[in-house]
This record gives sequence, structure tokens and C-alpha cells, in this order.
Amino acid sequence: MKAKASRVRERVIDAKTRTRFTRPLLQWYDASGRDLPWRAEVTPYAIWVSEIMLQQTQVATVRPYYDRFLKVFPTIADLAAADLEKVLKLWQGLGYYARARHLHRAALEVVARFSGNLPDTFEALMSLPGIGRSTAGAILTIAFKKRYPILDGNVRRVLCRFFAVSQDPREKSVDAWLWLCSEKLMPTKRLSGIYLQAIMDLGATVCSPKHPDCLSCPVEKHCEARALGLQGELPMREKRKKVPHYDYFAGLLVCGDSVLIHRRPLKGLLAGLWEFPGMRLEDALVKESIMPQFEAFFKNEINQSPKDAQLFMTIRHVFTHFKMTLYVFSARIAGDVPVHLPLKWVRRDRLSNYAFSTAHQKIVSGLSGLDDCPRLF
DNA sequence: GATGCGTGGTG
DNA sequence: TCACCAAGCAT
Repeated sequence: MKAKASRVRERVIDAKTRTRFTRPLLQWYDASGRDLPWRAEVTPYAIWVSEIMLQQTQVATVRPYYDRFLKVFPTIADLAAADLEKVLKLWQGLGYYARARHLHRAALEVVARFSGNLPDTFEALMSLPGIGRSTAGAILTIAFKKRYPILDGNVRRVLCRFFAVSQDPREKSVDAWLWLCSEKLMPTKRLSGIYLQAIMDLGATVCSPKHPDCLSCPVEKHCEARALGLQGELPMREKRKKVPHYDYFAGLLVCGDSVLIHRRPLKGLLAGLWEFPGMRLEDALVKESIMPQFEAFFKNEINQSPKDAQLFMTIRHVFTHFKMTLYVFSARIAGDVPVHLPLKWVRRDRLSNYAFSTAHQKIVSGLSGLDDCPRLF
């Protein structure tokens, strides 16, 4: 293991290697690169937004969110002036909501510290929440025409294959070498922005994780993984741990034409999003045990017993680190029950103004599909 | 340095 | 149904 590690560290990227890799890549991009909205002549702010949205998220998913976001917040000042709630609403369904929170906070900082202009130095960008080394590199290179490397999933995969790196790319020394490599392969400053887009496109469309399309690859001739037949195996990845499964319940509490919702705390999972109040079931082995917990929960929350509780829908949902089965019970509350934040009564036709997680959005959708349900309304 | 953080697509 | 994967960053 040590021998391999030192071999990678010693490996030097010279001008010849760069030519063999970079030139055909740029030619390929010229002919086969994707036409994406953030590749038109757009502002550094737009590049920034796209880079944040694209973190761990595929292009097809991002596109509609990107378009909407820039339409509503065309400038950093617009974003900074908005409520976090409105930003989260636009982010609803995209996932990793800390990105939205950080982006919003960063916009406020840019207004306060940089007169509303996105800074163009590595240190200043890195000091903003949500911007790490790769995102800073992408912004500096693509938006500000500088020459900073990135090392995202695409670049990592392409490099591990081209140089047949069999070690774990997350290992510190290997990671450091890959960063160096990423920088050395970059062309002149003038072409660097194009180059970054090219290598990311290659990773996304040709040098894909599972079944790379080597016959379409511009650098196949010199790809070491290809020569060894290892293109499908590299980069090395460790098996994902099996995630646990938990049961939850939520209450769809109805009073007149209003329903009760709850805002999640600003830290942790789905931070700041709205949901139908509920909790994890300690013991869901027996479905019959839900009702007592349901009653006790609302007795505690609003000091009131819901009436006519019955199963409204069952939702299965997968998060990064656990699976959830959510039992949603509808029930009626008689008379006015005052609540205070994070609980809130909201008219049914106003629910669309609130940002819900995807699981709970299914409840909202199920509700509007009902139209008039005499049992509930 | 390991872990937490969403969702949708795919085989 | 399930395992795996996708333009990382914060803590």
C-alpha cells in the first residue's frame, strides 16, 4: 500500500501529458459539449448560483430550479433582500437545504462586505458560507477568467481513470495528488474556463460512473484504465452502509378550512422547512400502538385531543442516511385552538406558500387532490 | 477526519 | 424492492 501511494505522489504531470489530455478534450468539447443555461454570457452571480445548485445534484434536476431562481432573484441584492422562507420555497424539492440557507446568508455578506459584488479572490470566496475549494475554483475560473483547479466527482473520476489510480481517492495523499494533477492539466488562463466545463461534461456524459462510453472518449488512446480494462472499476469506492429504517407519524389536523403545520428548527435535517406536526415512533412494531402516541403527542403540543383520527396516507421516503415510513393521520380539532410558532394554523388554500420537504409535500398534494372532502372540511 | 445532509434516476 | 449514484461543504 505504501509503495503505491508513493508512486502516485512521485508521478509528475509534464507538458507532454497535458497536451495529450487537454488538447483533445477541448476539441471534443467544441463539438460535443452541452448547451447549458449557465454557459451563456451570464453574471458571476449566476455562475455562483449554478455551482451551488449543482453540488451533488445532476444537471437535469437543477435546470428548472436555476431558471426559476434567477427569474425571482436576478441579482445578489434581490437575493439578500428576500426572506429565507422565500428562498427555501424556491429550493423546495432540490434537497440539501443548507445550500439555500448558506447562499442566502452569503448574499447578505456580499452586500455588507463587498458592496454587492461577488469577490474575485480565492480567500474572499472561501470565506463565504457554502463555498468550498471546488466551488471557489469554478467561480474564479469560469466567471472571472482566472486559473484555479477544481476536484469534484467528475474530475476525480476522469483523472483516476486516465492515470489508473487504484488507491482510494479520499486518502489524503491521493487527494492531494489529484488536486495537483487537476491544476497541472489546465491550459492557459484564456482556455481554463472552457476546460473546466469540458472535463465536467466528459465526466457526466462519457466517462460516467457505471458504463463509460470509451468509444466516444477523446482521450481514450492514452487512458490507462482503458488500457488495463479497469475503466468500470475505477475510481475505487467503498461500499455504502445499509441505512436504518424508522417509522414516523404526522397529524393532518383540520379546523374549519385551516390545517396545523410546524416549522422545523434552523439546524439539522430539512432545516427551516414546514411539515405536518408529528414525531418518530418509538415502537412501531404494532401499528395499533400509533394511536396512543398520536393522542399523547397532540395533548402535549396543543393541549387538545384530535377527533375522528384515521389513516390518511402512508408515505415511504428515503433520505441519505435513513429510510422513513410516515403514517399520516387526519383528524379534526373542534373550536379555536391558539398556537404559537413553530406551530401555525394555515388556510388550506395558502399551503402552497410554504416550503415543505418532499415527503410532506406529498401530503399537501394529497390534500388538494381531495378538493372537497366532507369528512375533513 | 468522519459524519450529516435530499432527492430522483437507473439497472 | 433495493443498491448505487450525482458539479461538496460544514461541523
